[in-house]
Amino acid sequence: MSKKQSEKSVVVAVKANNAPGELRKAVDAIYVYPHQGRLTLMSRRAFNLLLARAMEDGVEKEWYEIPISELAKDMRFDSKDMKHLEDTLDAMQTTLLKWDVIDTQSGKSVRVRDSVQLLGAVQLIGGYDPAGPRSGVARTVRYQFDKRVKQRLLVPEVYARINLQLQTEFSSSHTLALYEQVIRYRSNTSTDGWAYTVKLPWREWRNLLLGGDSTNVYEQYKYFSRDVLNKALRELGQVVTEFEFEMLVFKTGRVIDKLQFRMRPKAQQSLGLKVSQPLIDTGTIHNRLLKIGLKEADISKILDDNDPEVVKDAASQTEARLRRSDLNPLGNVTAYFVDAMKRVRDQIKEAREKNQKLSGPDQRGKDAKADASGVDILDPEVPQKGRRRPDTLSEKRAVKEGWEEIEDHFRQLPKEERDALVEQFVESISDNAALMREINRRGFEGPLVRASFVPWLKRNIEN
DNA sequence: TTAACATACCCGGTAGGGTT
DNA sequence: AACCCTACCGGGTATGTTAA
Repeated sequence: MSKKQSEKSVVVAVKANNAPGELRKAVDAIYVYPHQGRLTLMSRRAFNLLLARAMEDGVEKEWYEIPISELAKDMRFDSKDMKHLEDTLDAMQTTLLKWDVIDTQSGKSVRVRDSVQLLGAVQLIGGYDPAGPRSGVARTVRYQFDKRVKQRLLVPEVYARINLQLQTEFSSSHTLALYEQVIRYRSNTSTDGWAYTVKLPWREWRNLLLGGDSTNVYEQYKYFSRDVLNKALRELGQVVTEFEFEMLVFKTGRVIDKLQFRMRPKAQQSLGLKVSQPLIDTGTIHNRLLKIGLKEADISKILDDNDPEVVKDAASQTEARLRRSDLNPLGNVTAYFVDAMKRVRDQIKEAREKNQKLSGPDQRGKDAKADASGVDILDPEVPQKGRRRPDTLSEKRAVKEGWEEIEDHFRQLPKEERDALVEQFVESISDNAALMREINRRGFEGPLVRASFVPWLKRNIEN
C-alpha cells in the first residue's frame, strides 16, 4: 500500500459502521449465476447478444432467430470453427441460472430462489451443402428463452445497459461479469452521484464473477481480491473510460465481510459541461470509430465537428456495412463513413423540412411529465446495431416540435455562448434534484433533460 | 489509582514472485 | 485459471511505562 498509490483509487476501504453506501435505500437485488456449469467469456457474450436480439424482436415472441455468422461476428468470435460456437450454445442449454431475489428492506432479507435454464431451446436450422467441407453445420440459430428469464432479463433496465460493443473488449469473463453486475444498478443513483450495487458477502461476489458455483475455489479473500477483483476492476476502468468504478469493502472487525461496487460518469467532475465535448459519452463512440478503422486524429475532428447523433448513426451504418460479407470489402472505410454521415444529415434535414410546419404550441409541461415516467428511454449507451428503428417515441416528438432545429441552432453558437447558456440552464434547474441527477448521469441526451432543456433554449434564444 | 502514552506482537491484508 | 510462498505493512490489542 505504500508505493502503489495509483492503484488505491480503485479500492475504497470502508469501516463497517459509517459506510456512505449504507445510507442507500435497498433496491431489489436480482442476481444470477449458473448453478451448474460455468459462464465462460464466450457464453456470456453470446447470451447478451441473444438477449439483445430478442429484445429487438419483441418480448412476446416465442422463437427468435439469428444467423450464426452474424452472431459470431457480433461476439467477435474470430475462429472459423463454428462447431465450437454451436457447442457453446449447447452448453448454455445445460447451464442453470440460479436466481436469488433478495429483498433487503427494513433490515430483513427475504430470499426467493428460482432456477432455470440459461437458454430455453435451441435449434440449428439449415446447413451448408452436405458435400461441402463443413457439412451439417447449421447456419441459423433458433432459440427460446424460458418465461422467467424473459421476465427478469428482457426488461430495458437490464438488457439496455449492456453495451454490446463494449462487451467484446473485455478479455476476461470476470470483467464482463463485473460490468454486467455494476451496470445493472446504473440507475440506482444516490444523492452523492454514485450508482451503487447491492452489498453482498464477498463470497457471493465470487460466485457472480466467476460465473458459477465456486464454493471450492478462492476460499481466501486475498487471492480472490488480487487475481479476480483487482484485475477485473483494472480492466473495467481501462475499457469503460467514461465511467469510474470503485469497490467498497465492509469489514466486521478485521475480516472482510461484504463488498459493494459503485460507478459514476466521469463527466461528473466537469459539470461545467464543455458542450463541444458533446453531451453524450464520447468514449463509446470513440472506441467504435477506432474499431471501424478511423484514425485517431480524424476521430477527434469528426467528434468536434458533428452532431454526436449523426456520428452514431453513421457508425452504425458503417459497422453494418463492414459486416456484410455478401458485398465486396470496403476500399476506403473513412470515405464510406464520411459519406454515411452525409446521408444521415440529409435524412435528418428531410425529416425536418417535412415536419417544419407542424411545430405546434408549446407543450413543455406535459411532455416533461410524459418523459419522466416514460420507460422507453433511448439509451445513448447502446449501439443501435443493424436495422435500428429510427422512429422511437421521443425522436418522433422531437421532430414534431422542431427540437432538432433548436439544438442545431444551439450547436452553431460560439462556444462561450453555449457554455453560458448551459450554465444558466443548470442554474435555473438547480433545485430540481431529479433533473440534476439525470444530467450527471447521462448528460443532455436523455429525454428527460432534453424535454426541459430544449424548450428552455427555445424561450431563451428567441428573445 | 488512573489516564495517557509507548511498545510489541498478532492478524488479516497486499504485492510480487512463483508453480501447476 | 487457481493457487502457493514470502516479504511486508498497518491496525488492533494487550501489555508496559510514565506522569498527574
